[in-house]
Amino acid sequence: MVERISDAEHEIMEVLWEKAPLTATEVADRVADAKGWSLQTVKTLLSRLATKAVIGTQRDGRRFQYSPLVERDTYLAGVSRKFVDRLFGGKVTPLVAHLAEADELSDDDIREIEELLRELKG
Amino acid sequence: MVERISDAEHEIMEVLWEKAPLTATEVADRVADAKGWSLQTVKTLLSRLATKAVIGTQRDGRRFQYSPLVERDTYLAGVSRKFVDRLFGGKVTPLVAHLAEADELSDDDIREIEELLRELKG
DNA sequence: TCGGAATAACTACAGATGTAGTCAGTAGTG
DNA sequence: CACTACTGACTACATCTGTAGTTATTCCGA
Repeated sequence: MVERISDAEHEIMEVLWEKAPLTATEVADRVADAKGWSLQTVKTLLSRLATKAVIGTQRDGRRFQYSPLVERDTYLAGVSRKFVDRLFGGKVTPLVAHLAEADELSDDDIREIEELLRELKG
Repeated sequence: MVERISDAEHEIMEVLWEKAPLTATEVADRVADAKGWSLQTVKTLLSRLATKAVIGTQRDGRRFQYSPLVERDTYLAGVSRKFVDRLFGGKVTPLVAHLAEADELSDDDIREIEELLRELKG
């Protein structure tokens, strides 16, 4: 079971999933544009993630290198499951139905998904 | 924009979406099995939801009747959007792809979704 | 070698959340 | 009419979250 990751923490994880290991400063640089957090904030988030054992640290002289200990797919699987369980009774079909009805699905999306399903069966 | 609804609050909303209006005691009875919350807890959650204007109250003698002010579909739409945006870059196809790869989709699910998509195009 | 810059560790603090307890008023019952 | 039980209103409190500030140490450059 992967510990709960908050929104802000998730932002940090995305950075580390894209490239790792990184130092705190490097992570801060990479989220700076999007979120405008201070270096201190990023460090707090990193240390919270480390406490949760979602990322690992490796000493590199006076600083740390941070790397994910949980794969993005594993995390996504957990979160998606919770989401579908909570809101759609655990069934994916109602989710797709909902997205479709809410006009979240373009014609292109529909075609893409059909293609995907075809491959799944093949 | 619908105010953020917490997990516990959402549980209450599901009850009210299923049947409304209900008094606090009635809501408490209906969540009792699932969650085992005290009546006080349910009342707190109801009042927080009322403050957020997600549910409305109607006096009925010395007590209140509570009803949703936000439709389930509206709420689902908002939450689904946030979810897909945050985790799948706003694209539904990767979500479906992920669910499929993570074996969250049974053959029956796939057939159901294909059927659904056929209807959408029709 | 000395001082400034970088870095981790610790501390801070307000708002949200989960989970109630207490108080005061009111309505129905004997 | 007096009491008790139900009900809303207010209060409580630990934990999580977002967003830093402060401190102590250490390394590098002048």
